[in-house]
Amino acid sequence: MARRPRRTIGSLDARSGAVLRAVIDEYVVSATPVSSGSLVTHFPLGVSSATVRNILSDLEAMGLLMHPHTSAGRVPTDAGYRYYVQVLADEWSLPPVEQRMIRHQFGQVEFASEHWFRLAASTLAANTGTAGLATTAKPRDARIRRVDLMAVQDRLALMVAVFREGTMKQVLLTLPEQTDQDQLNRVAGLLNVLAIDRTASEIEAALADLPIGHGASDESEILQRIGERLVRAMREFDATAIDDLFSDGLLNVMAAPEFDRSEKVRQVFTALENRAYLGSLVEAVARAGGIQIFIGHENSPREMQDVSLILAPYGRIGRAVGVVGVLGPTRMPYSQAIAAVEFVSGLMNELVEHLYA
Amino acid sequence: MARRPRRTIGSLDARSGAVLRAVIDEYVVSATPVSSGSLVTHFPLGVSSATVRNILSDLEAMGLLMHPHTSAGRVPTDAGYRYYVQVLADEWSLPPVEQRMIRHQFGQVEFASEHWFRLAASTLAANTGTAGLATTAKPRDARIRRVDLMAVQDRLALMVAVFREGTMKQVLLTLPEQTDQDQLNRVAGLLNVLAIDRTASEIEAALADLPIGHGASDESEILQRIGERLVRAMREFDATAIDDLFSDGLLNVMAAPEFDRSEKVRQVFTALENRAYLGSLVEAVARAGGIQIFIGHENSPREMQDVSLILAPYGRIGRAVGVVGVLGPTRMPYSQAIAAVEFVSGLMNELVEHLYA
DNA sequence: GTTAGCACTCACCGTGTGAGAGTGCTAACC
DNA sequence: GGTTAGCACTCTCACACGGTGAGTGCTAAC
Repeated sequence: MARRPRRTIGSLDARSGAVLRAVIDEYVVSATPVSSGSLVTHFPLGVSSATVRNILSDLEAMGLLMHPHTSAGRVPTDAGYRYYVQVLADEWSLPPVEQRMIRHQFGQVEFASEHWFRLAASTLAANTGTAGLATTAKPRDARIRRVDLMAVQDRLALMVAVFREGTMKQVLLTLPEQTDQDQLNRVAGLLNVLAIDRTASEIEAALADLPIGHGASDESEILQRIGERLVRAMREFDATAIDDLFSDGLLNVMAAPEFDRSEKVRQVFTALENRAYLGSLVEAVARAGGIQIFIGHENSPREMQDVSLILAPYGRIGRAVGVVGVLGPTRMPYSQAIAAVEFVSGLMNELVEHLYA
Repeated sequence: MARRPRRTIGSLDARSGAVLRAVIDEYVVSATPVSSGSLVTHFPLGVSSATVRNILSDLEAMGLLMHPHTSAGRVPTDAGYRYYVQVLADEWSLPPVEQRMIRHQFGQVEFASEHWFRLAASTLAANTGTAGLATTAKPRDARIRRVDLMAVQDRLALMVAVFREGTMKQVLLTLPEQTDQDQLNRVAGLLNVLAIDRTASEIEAALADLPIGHGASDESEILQRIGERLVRAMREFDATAIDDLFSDGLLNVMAAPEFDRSEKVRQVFTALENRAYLGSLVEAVARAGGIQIFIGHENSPREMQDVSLILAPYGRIGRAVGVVGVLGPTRMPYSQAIAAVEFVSGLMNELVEHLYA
């Protein structure tokens, strides 16, 4: 079919590359199939539309473009986008004005609070026209820095566990009998001795070593009980890849013409609500330690094969790590989005380092 | 136009009422205009379609029904729904099997935790086919039960404020200089003396009365600073009607045929993200102390005039109050939804009372 | 007051047609 | 050999058209 010799994707000549880039750049804004004619008028390719047609035909044969129907223009395939982000994408960066504004906004907001993550998500959403995502930073195996117990009501107490990495978790406890704050303070003292600097498994072992019942104080049973609850909470915390996920601009994605029919967007929403896949991506990104891009069919779940994700980790490698990124249709302004994600994750790194320095 | 004397809406005769109810009951499931013919075949009205047409015409003249176009059936207006919920709605209640299942589920989940509210929202969503909503319980003017300070990093501390009503709030503090846990404990002790059982304003006054600087310990400055931060956090907390909002089943609403075109559903989403209106409703419901229904145009924001809300308070009146409810298209199964909302709010009341008894 | 009958209205659907966009191919050109 | 103009061909899209059917409103009889 192809009139020219097939080329491997790795070695696209300069002109073909320019055409592919032009197709993607135009398609990203127009959302309609791109014709040879509009390419020669909108881009300085230096050749006629007939030549462009030949090139387009080659790119299609390579699987980088596709054809909705005979008399329509070309649309990039996932492979086309992949080539684009790896080889063709312009180096882009946020305008300095934007950068200053974002820095300022982050400075205004309480460090590492909920607002911080909301701000990260909304910044990304606003700067890319897609949905912004941000997860809280989470350690791999949490270690206790301090545990505190507070009486809330007669038989109700609040346990606050602060982890060494700066995150925290709270658990509401129902106690077998009325327990006052003094008792709780004593229990908390014992619990801290057991738990500080330890992981869930280590605390569990320490609890098992305690003398049970005989001779021990009245508090040892409560300690045992609360200790187990702490271990359970830590286990749950360790097991989830995503502690908390903030998102903004899902409406941007809904508004995209490819999601006009609500079916597809519903799929994406349900996929986001089910954290399993997203959690696996977050783990992969945290492990890789750098920005990662997942385009269309590169996402294994069916319902996410019409979207792309750009994710970058932030935090202290080996300690608590979180992820920020964007989610949008595969037809996404990749250059800008990559720049925005890199900037925000870099900024968050900076702030974290600065604070913990 | 109307051939019969106009009746005031308050005094609909039995037969007209039955027809209106039939129209609504059918429209709620079919989502298409209801014709006189289908009414007489689906409902035992005991009259012919011609008579039904006369009645429909009257109901339309009263503003309870409307006509998309000449040769289409009738569709209820907001006023029609309003009449329905106030006069015509069947007494409905959740089937006992459902009730037991829901009770069981609530028993499984940690009391008043995030999961609890998620469960409330998802239960309502599942039982009504609309979106379920649940806010956490929030006091009007929070009073401190206990404040605790925990060192997180060198100059970073976590303040946990537990309010008398059982809710809590956490604040991350950046301190002017390195402060160890012992110091923090002393400050927390002083702070508790100042703050316990007090509102934001009372704490502020108590702080003002403190001797500043001269002769006071090293901690008095930190105390002052942290105290101010506490007051600020309490003020913020008091000022927001909705502390935390959980929702589930927004996809149900999106899937409704009236929201096929994404525009309307977008409006609703943006309205939900902007908490201002929702907050005002929550306050109104908490004040009224009972279930409240807001139908279509009864909602003042333009973008929410295509949806209805059914909200009920739960909690301890005069103490912490939260709201549960549903949000759906005006074409909503009101009887079921009202029953579900009443059941869930009742259940939550029960559990709260039982626990605090 | 109720009902059968009927004319009338109007959305909906399938069809057909014309216009326009864009391709692929061929043949000429450099 | 690569490039380009020209042209036939294909296919979507928009619009108009007419038939169909659902459903009403009215009238006259019961």
